[in-house]
Amino acid sequence: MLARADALLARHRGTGSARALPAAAALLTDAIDTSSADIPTLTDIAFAPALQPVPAHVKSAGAQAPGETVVVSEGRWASSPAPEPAPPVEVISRVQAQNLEHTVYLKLKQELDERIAEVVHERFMPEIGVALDHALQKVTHDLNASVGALVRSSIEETLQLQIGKLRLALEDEVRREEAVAAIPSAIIPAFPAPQARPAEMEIAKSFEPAAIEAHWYPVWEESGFFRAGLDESNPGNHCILLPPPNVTGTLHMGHAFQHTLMDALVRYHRMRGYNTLWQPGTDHAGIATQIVVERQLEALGVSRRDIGRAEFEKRVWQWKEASGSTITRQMRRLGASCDWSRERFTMDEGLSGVVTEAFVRLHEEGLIYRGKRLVNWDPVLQTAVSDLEVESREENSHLWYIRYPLASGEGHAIVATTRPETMLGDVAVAVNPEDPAYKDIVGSRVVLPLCGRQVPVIADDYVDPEFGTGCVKITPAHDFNDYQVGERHKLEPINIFTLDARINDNAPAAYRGLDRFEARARILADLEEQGLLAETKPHKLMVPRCGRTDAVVEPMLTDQWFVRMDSLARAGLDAVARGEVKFVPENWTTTYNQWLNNIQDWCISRQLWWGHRIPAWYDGEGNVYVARTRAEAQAQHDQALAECIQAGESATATELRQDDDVLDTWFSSALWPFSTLDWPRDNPALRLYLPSSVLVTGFDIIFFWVARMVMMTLHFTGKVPFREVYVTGLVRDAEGQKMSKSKGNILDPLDLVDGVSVESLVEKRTANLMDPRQAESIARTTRKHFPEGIPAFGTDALRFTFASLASHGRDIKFDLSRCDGYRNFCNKLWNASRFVLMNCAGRDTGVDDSLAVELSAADRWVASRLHRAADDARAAFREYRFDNLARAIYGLVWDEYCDWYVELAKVQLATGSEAQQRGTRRTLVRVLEAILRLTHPVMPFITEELWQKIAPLAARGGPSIMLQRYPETGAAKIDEAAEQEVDMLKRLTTACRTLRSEMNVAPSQKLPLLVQAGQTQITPYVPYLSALARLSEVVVVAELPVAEAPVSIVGDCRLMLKVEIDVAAERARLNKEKARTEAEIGKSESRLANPNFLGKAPAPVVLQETERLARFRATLEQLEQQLRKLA
RNA sequence: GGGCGGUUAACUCAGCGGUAGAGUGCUAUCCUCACACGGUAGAAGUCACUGGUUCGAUCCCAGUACCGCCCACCA
Repeated sequence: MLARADALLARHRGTGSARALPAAAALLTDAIDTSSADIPTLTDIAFAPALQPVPAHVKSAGAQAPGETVVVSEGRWASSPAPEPAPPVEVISRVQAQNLEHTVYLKLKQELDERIAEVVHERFMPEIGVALDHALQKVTHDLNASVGALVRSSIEETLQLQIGKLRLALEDEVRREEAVAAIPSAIIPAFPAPQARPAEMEIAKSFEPAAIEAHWYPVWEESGFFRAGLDESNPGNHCILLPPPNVTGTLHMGHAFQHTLMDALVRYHRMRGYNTLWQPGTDHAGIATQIVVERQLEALGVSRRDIGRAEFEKRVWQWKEASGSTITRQMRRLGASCDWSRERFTMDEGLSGVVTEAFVRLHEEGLIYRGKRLVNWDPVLQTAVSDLEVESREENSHLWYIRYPLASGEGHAIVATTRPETMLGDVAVAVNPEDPAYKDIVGSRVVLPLCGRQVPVIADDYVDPEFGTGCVKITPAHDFNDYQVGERHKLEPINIFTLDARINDNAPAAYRGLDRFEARARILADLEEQGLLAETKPHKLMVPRCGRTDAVVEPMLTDQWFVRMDSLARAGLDAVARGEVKFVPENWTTTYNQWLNNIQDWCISRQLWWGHRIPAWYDGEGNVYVARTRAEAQAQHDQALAECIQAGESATATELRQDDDVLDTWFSSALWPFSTLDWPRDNPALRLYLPSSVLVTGFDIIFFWVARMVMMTLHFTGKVPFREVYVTGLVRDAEGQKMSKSKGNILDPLDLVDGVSVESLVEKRTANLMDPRQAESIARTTRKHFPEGIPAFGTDALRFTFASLASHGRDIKFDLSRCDGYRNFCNKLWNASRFVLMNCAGRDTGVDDSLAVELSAADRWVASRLHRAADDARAAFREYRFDNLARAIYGLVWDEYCDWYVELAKVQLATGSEAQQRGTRRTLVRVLEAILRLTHPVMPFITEELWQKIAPLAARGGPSIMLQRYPETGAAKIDEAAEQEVDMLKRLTTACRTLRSEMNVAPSQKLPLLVQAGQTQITPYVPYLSALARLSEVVVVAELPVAEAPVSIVGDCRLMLKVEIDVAAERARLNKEKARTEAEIGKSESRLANPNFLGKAPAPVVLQETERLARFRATLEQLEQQLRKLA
């Protein structure tokens, strides 16, 4: 039993390996199932005869918070789960029989609490039971007074707590077990169990992404392809910091979008041979995470204060362990090529060390200070929050006009206020010095209603005579503006609120203990009754609420830690002004500058339990010692003490107590660019990857994070954290609404990858709503928008969609139909590859250079187009224009390679010479192979799968496409002549097809074509034209016959399709064409007739216009000729 | 109050001084041996409005209207 217990304890201390969990959990369950018989009752314990001495470590349990579960094992402390014991009714009654004095009772209670907690685990640790017995025995022996009903309830309370905690522990255990069971292995936790992939060379008729994704990601990761490049001789390096998501969070559309872009950038630079690092990690997200865990506790009827700080922290860590990998698993599903071996967590030992180091240094430099200031206070969480975490919303309220009688007894001043309850803390009434209405009363005193205090009437510019009555009450302790007025006039603030925003003892007795909202109602009623409420007007005002809890934020005078911002902000502004950090799009620079120019000191302390504890210690006299460790603080204290004694002052040594507060989450985030690179230790990664290349993020955290990283990184390392900041738009729903849980319009990116039924979608959207009443309407709109649920698009299609939507300076309305289109695109690429494999696998693809290869204009054309696309792609990456990247790829693959080249290649393969066929296969294969490399950064999975099959045909190959070079650009490969030739062919083909279509010729019917060519050499086009336009023959004639057949004009060629026509219809068609041409001619002529145009427009523009006119005129003539023939 | 965006085809968006483009949708037609998640052809726009600059404005400038966001905030 002991061994089992130790195993459990070891795990709870975090020393057990993840793999050991299921086994240990099984042990626990086992123990619970079978061992209820050997759980001792309290009776057994309290009156057991054992009399062994209490071990020293058991005594120290008194330092634990009441109700803390404590287990002793080998001198170490750890909380532990255990089953629920039966309530010890007999014990209570027997103890009750005793008589006990109050102080003694307290001592007993405390000890009992501890003992009861221990007893619960007694079956693991018999010796504890023994120690406990002894303690109880001793207590019983010492006491001869009885314990009253108080004791009974106290014991019951303790037991309840214990029971609650045990239930928690058990549930947690089960959850963890499930979570672990769901993870097949540590390295590939992200994908469903791999399905069988199609065998080599066999290729499915359509693209099925799931198996391919599940296969390739683990291969890449296990092969170490994501690892940071650390070659210091490599001149190129590219680093992206992952904005660390909340460790307990899940991936949302915004993440998926940004991660897609980051991954594309990293893969692109990796393929270009750069040293690359995509630094992943997660954030402990202080408030957010604490709230989640508190809610869990709440559901079980326990508060964090009940279980104590240490236990609470442990629970958060457990929650982190259990859910912390969710988001990284999801990232893997999206193909993120982060260097997972470098994954960091802001509360890691290393990063925590950096946090302490940074804090201490800033403090030493005088940039961190502690002081009593008015801060934004969340009375629900009971912590300070920073300005940025406060979100103001307009709400309907009232403006109340209150009479303040003059102390002289004659008349009164009327103040207008939106917060009457704060009047209890008024210290003055203020008017504008220029306001004639109040000139006389400045300097006199008024009587504060309900309080009876007299306060002065002061004059201050802050008061706007036009608003309200032009007379303002001044409450420095509860309003930021009033605080400043108070400082100017040396008025002592009167705080009237407790930390949970109830009226405190500084206020008249009648209001004490009232909640601020109750107090408002009571005060208004009382004022009304006394005839002091002059007027009530409806009024809209901005109510500040906490971004996390939605509680109305209260300005509160408290002791807090601050970072002095002026010098840091100036450095941050300078770095951007010098261009060391660039924003893309540029206009975000303005936002950044504006914020830094108006910045206030940053309140970094939070009265929370989850976060980096502030490295400051206090002695008994309240002196503060900021130090890296307790020992260092102790040394400072000792020295100060010695100095005092030396100076002949009296001083006593006291035990140091660490500051209870933790740091704002964003403090550690601000250090992310160098803390993740193991600063301050010099190492290759730090040398190579600071500054990083680009930060990809949304504008919403420019203030929270971007600006602070710039300031901190500059301060500590002298370098900027990143050279560019690419600010993406926000992903919104199809109606342009921000996606949020409460709106019920969230989409899980993985649902787009895997597909989801409408039922599960509704379930997901309506689960755990803050306001369950919304469930019905959310369900309704969801069913309306997704009547069929969402089909599986696959990761590549989703990524391509994100890329195509990533234009600059615009939010993204996420439109599912785009996914549809790009899923189809994947299929197109897949089938083009299938075609190439069918025609080239096992055939001569021109790998052997000694054999003759003949390349047609079509072959040269497609190669030329490929190089243009590669140019465009590189430009797109350079400018972060992923939409352009997507367009370039899409157009190349679909419009050029598939629609034209593959069709032309079919002709060449069917009719060409051996050398031509060889050239065709070579081109088919090589261009496709390059297309795959070109596309890989955006669509990693499908390109890898296809490349593995295609590359060998192009005499390439390797373990992965991601290690191949990105296609090179090269003006040499641009072939203008071939492009013109194919362009002509395309126009001829389209003209024929249009004629066919307009004449309603069945696709299966082949027709002869007569061509009257001008200068154009038509012969080379004939085979292609015949196939593409389904012609039975092409006859070149000197003059088209006078026949009743449709004619089309392309350049200097006239095409006649030999088909019987309706003369009237054909005339109508030609007339329509003629009208269009004449309109163009008209526009062109008037332009060219304008002397100003001829005189001022640049020559090439004039030339272009002249040529255009000539072309139209030629066409017009042909059309007229044809019309005459039909006459 | 200060600042930043947006307004282009039915929808979602590119273009940003010189012939209005894409995807989706729509119409017609075709299961032609890579692909019906497809082929072919087609219809569809006074580029919000008003002025200005210019030989020329969807594009530049100014203003108006509407939509959206950020910051600050008058009690």
